[in-house]
Amino acid sequence: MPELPEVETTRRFIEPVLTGARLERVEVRRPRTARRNLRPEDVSERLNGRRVGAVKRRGKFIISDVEGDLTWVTHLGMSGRMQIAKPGEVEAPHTNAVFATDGGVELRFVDPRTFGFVAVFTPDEMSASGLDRIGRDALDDLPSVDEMSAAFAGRVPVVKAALLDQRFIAGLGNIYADEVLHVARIHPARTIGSLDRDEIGRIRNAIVPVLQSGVAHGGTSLNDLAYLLPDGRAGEFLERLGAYGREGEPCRTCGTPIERLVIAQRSSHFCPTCQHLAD
DNA sequence: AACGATCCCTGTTGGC
DNA sequence: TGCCAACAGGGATCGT
Repeated sequence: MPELPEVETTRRFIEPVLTGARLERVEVRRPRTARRNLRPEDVSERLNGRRVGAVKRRGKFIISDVEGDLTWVTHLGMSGRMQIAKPGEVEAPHTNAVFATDGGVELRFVDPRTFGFVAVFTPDEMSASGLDRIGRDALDDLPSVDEMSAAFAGRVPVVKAALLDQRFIAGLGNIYADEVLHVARIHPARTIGSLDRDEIGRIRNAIVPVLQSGVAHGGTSLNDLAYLLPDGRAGEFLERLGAYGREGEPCRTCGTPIERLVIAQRSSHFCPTCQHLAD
């Protein structure tokens, strides 16, 4: 599932293809993919013929500057990926949008479950979209322990839900939230108000190394359907996961079988020994 | 206001 | 073997 490391890996691949390039042909094949625009056809009409500037990322959003004061926003959702192809190459199923550049490259947005989207916003639309209210980036702009302590104080939600909430820290999804809590030795069902400063520090200090490791290995590819790198390769972080998807397998630290519980409406994987619930 | 629950979508998986 | 319900999940939205 695309989370920050998968999105950042994707961004690094498409940046050299897009930055400075002119979009010569933009097609949205599936209207739902452009649903964040008032008119789905705005995506192709606004991008066609325009030059792309910087390709940035915030949380799980890829945000590109486009000439004409436009912002091109891409979210991979849960099954989306960007594919770098040459015109004429056979298209993968569920190629929901195509962006052809003057560099002779086609960027293809493939997204079977259509939770992802592409959008092109004017400055006013960008403000109205709420995308600028997304939280601090988990990799580039992580809040300090003091800031996290202040934000967590007296709050009710379980820590797993808090880490998934993109309004505070943006970029963690279900896989990396489980990995962070495993490294930090915190049970996912702990309420954030119950965490002491040392525990919040352990969580805070696990986030960047876990995400950096994910980026270094090209992200996590769970199966054939899921995320692939833009060149078609699979990410290799799967084999390095310590908790996610390892139910029944031994904890790499203590050997206790990893357990799975549904917490905050998401399957959560943890070591009952390293991540005990009681203090 | 805060927070939990529900929905969207479709390929894959597991049970019978 | 074949069928079908359950499952996966990010984020918007709804209800309490």
